[in-house]
Amino acid sequence: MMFRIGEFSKMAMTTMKTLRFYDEVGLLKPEAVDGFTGYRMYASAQLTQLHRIQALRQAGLTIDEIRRIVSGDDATAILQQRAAELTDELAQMQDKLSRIEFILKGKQEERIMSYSATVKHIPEQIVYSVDMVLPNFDAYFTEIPALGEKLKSHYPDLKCSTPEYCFVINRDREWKETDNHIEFGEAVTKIKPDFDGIRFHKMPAADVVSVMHKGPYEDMDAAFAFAMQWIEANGYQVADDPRCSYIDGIWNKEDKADWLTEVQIPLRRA
Amino acid sequence: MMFRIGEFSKMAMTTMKTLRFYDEVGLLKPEAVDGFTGYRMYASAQLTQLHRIQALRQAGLTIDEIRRIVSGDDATAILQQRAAELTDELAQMQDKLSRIEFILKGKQEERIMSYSATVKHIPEQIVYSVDMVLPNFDAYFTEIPALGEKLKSHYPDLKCSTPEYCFVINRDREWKETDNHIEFGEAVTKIKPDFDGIRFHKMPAADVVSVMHKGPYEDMDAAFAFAMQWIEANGYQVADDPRCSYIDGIWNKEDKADWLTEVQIPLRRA
DNA sequence: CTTGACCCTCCCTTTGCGGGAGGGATCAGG
DNA sequence: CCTGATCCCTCCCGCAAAGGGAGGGTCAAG
Repeated sequence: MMFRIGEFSKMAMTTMKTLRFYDEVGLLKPEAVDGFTGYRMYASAQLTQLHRIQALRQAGLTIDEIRRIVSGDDATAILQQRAAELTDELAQMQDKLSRIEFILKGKQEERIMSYSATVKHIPEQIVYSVDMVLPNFDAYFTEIPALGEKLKSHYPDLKCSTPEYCFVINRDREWKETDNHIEFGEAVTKIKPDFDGIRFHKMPAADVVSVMHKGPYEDMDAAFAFAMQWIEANGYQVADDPRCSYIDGIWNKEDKADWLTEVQIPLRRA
Repeated sequence: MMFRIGEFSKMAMTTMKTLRFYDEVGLLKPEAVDGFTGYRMYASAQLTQLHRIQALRQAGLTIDEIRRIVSGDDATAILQQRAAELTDELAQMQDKLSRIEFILKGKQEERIMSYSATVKHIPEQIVYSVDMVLPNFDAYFTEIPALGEKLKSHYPDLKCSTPEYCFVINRDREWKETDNHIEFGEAVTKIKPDFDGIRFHKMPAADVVSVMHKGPYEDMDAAFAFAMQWIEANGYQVADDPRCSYIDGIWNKEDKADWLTEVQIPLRRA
């Protein structure tokens, strides 16, 4: 008793397209193929095979995994691996859902929440950095250029990485208006000997949440606040002191409203 | 201040491929393109746009959804719809995981559990059916052919559907060895008037779990047991009396070991 | 003989890029 | 001025698992 593809497809509740595809990829070959017409003929025993394939497909296995199982590979190992991958994907979906819900909540509560947050991995980098205590925001504009001069005269061949990565890490335990203890740093191409408080070292890789802040530095606490809320709402924890990376500022944009800064907070899974 | 694609890609931690792709699909066009060389030039302000795109991508939105959002469509509606779809996918993944775990558990406990289960949707069908009480299995082989004869003489033009769907629904509350109360039925192409206990009606569509049983009918309780365990382990509930659909049997296979029967149990989500 | 149902192969489409070929542009060093 | 070494460009193919359709051959009934 043999069936043509149409009838077999109805018996198995599968499309003909799928059956032809399984034939093509060698997952389920028809029992016989008419040499003249090319018609595929299926035997009822193949219903059992197809049923097994469908069971594994419904369990989320790929065609290739199923092929390996039906040809005798260790099914347990394959299933366990797939289960692990599914668990992983599950976690990712929950992460995505949590992010969407955070955005929706933000839209609902406030109109002008134009920040958005991404997670990124920052690789290890060679940097120099200096600890300093700054009395106010304006001190940035005097201290940092001065530091640049000092470096250039001491190491004339020192080169910054491209793209530039110029950052300030806030080393205060809590928010302060004045006398901020910060660490200023910049990514460079080579390690040099330390001198005069300037330390050359490798900054370890980190996963951070990144929030773009457009506008003057005085408003940046809103970006920090947003990032902190995001971290909490999406099941992360702060893993280290927050940092700012400067992209546009006084050095290339006149208008404070055009300044662009990236707030980065290292994080880990809660 | 403009950047070429390589530097911009490093700043944003995105690949050049992705940037070109976003250009192509109109999601993020470079600020300028050199008319002669074709080089894409990005402005730092585009970092903000890209960052927003990345935030939405990490939240699981498709390119098209993001394009609609950045071009001013109602973000809330799009986000809610995506959240709904993600929730749905989440449920599917959990379903798959549960199925894999069931298979693994089966492999661990017993070696010879060669059954597999699929869920399928059986559409509405026109059938005739008869209630009967059978003293034992062998009665099938006398009662059912007799019924076929009776039908053929009463309605000579009656045709069975292709593919055939010939089933027995177990109407007993519990498992019985003898005197089974069953409903025998077969799918046909047209509704006819009832006669002599034979009722023509539409059998409603149903979602069932399907298990293939190969071998004699006496062993079929193992297939039922497997299906019931599967239903419980995967978070479903039995929604109606179980049925068997006969595929291969005495009428086309001599050896009982070649008989093929499909056990179907209607189910619903627990 | 024709009609409709059935089946075949071949090719294109989907998502979000990644890989690589083949070729031009730019820049530093010799 | 020549030569690499990067950088960048535009095609084109590949992925997973089919779905859709074109163009054409086969089969059974009226």
